[in-house]
Amino acid sequence: MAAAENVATDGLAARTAKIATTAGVAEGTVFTYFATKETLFNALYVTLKGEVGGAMLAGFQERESVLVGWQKVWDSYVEWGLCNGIKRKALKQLHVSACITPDSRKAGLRPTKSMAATLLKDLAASVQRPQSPEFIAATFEALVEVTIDMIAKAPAAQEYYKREGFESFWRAATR
Amino acid sequence: MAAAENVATDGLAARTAKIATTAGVAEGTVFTYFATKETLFNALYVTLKGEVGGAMLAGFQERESVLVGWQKVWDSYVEWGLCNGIKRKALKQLHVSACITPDSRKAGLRPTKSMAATLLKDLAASVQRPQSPEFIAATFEALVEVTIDMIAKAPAAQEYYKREGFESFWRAATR
Amino acid sequence: MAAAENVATDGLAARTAKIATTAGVAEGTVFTYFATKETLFNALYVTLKGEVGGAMLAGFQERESVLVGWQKVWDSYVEWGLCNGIKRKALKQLHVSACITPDSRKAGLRPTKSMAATLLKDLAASVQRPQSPEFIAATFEALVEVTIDMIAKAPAAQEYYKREGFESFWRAATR
Amino acid sequence: MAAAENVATDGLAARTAKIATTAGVAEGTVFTYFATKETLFNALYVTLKGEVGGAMLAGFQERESVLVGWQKVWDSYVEWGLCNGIKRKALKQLHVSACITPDSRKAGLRPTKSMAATLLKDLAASVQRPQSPEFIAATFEALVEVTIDMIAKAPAAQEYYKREGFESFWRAATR
DNA sequence: AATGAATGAGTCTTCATTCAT
DNA sequence: CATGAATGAAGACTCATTCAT
Repeated sequence: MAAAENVATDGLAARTAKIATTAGVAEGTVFTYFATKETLFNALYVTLKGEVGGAMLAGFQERESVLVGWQKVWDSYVEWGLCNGIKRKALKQLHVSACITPDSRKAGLRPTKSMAATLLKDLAASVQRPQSPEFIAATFEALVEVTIDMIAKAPAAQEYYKREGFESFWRAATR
Repeated sequence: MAAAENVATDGLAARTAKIATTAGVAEGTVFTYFATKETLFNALYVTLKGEVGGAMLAGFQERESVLVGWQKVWDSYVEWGLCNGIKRKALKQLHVSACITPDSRKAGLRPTKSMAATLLKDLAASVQRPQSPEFIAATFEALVEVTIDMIAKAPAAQEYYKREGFESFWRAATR
Repeated sequence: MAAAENVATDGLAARTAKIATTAGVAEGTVFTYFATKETLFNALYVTLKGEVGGAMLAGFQERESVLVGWQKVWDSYVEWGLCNGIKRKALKQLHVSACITPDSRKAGLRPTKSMAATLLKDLAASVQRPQSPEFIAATFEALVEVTIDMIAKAPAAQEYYKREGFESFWRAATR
Repeated sequence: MAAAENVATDGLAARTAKIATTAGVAEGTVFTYFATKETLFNALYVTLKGEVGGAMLAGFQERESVLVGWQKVWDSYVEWGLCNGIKRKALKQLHVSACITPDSRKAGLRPTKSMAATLLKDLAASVQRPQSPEFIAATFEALVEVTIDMIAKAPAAQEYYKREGFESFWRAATR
């Protein structure tokens, strides 16, 4: 969605008129599709979550083992983030925003729900004294984001950080 | 600063009139102290960064070894975060906001600059093949935040997550 | 333009909300057409200058001789001033105001530029030791304004002052 | 009065805080002497009118004949205007302003009232078919102002315009 | 009498939203 | 359905004025 660009730059303050222009439609047309600006933002949030989720799922299909599954998903996330800087920035803004409803947050998780369950179950089965799934999931997300930020600042070190980042996560998660 | 409360709830959309009321002064009085709303937010950002920084520094004084130094700082951060939920939320909002200037961001780091340098140097000296300081610092911050979020959701598990979180970080950082 | 009424009464202090009401539109609509209040005032200035200029030009077309040319222009100015008391007052306020840009002032002179040149050239050609054109032009304007003020205070004496005023100007200008 | 400077620059929009600073006193002190901003402006108006009036009166004392009387007054006005550009500009702004009360306008004329009466009576006595005193007075004022403006733009031509201006006025007024 | 911080009414301007075309 | 001019509620900011010191 074209709105991502504006949200990335201006956050919630992105003006509907500008969003409309970016999307190549007239000012009023936005409201043919979204009742309010908040509706638009919620839809954008769910869409973007769907995009990252889709990328991760694609990587997830190719898994061969537990560790490789996590790694494929990690790599897919990192690559999506690097190729979609603007969308990622928009998503970050939306994520902290109060205007995203609980329903949208739940909807945002839906695409990856079963994948996440599988990954976490498999991980728990393969380590001793596993940590709580929520904690692992949150750790995963936090560290991928850190990794993408590092690579964004030093693109030459992409492969290094992608690997290093994942290994850090794996150590953190598996003890 | 009283504005934290409003920023925590409403982000950048916090109304100056409301901030004034919260602070117990008249609407116009806000502008006796801050030229613009953005100035106020930048000042708030630096102040809050100073608070977390101060808390961490206090812990840092008590260190005995490298590991214990990191742990004291970790614990201080977590405790500050738990005791200052509103300020922490405000800080999160400000951190992602475009209205915080590079100068303010730099000023925000100032209080902990030398502590951070010491911690990172000591860590690098005590492990083999240390990771980049930036990566370690970012990992630290990301994982404390995750930890605080976990505890906020399950206060009973405070001690568990505080320990578990730090150990995750330590494994991630030390390889 | 409807704003003239408000400017005549309140000068630069005329409130945009009131101007909008006078114009029969909503408060915000003003800013669809003029980016700022100052833009509006500048546009009003140029428009009003155009109106007086147009009136003078109409009189100028009917000239037969140098003296009659000046007289027709004088009469047109006086009549416009008498019929458009409010616009004239607004113009006076705008004229002394610091918010009218040099560009607008230049634009205000444009409509009468060539007429003024012709009148001044013809006058210079028909008298001995002519005075400087700027001085004559300024004298003209000053004395028409005095004349209009006199007539406004004593409407019965309109014809008397219109004639008397012009003759005073003519004596002043021709020596 | 120090306020003249601010009024010259900013007109009625001159801020009381700035006026206070210019006058070298504290913000609130202004209101020890003037109940309101309008009161201050009215007082300033009367004071400034008194100053020009005083200058003209000084010239008036030295008169020897009717014509010379007018000329001395003219010269005094022109010189005051040239030496007091800022005060003159302030006076112009105040003159067109709606906040100057009829009382203040009357008070402004007081110092020169009897002088004006004498000059006008003498003029009327020495010419045939004299014009109305109001018209002559207004013509005088309008043309001195034009003259001062001309000299301000071309200071080298001071003596020329002072003479030329007065002669224009004299021709205009005496027919 | 002087100060200047505090006040809050007032104003410009923005922008999500509507609706006639 | 699309358009974009018009709307008007909302909000940041200004500044004359007050008043405790």
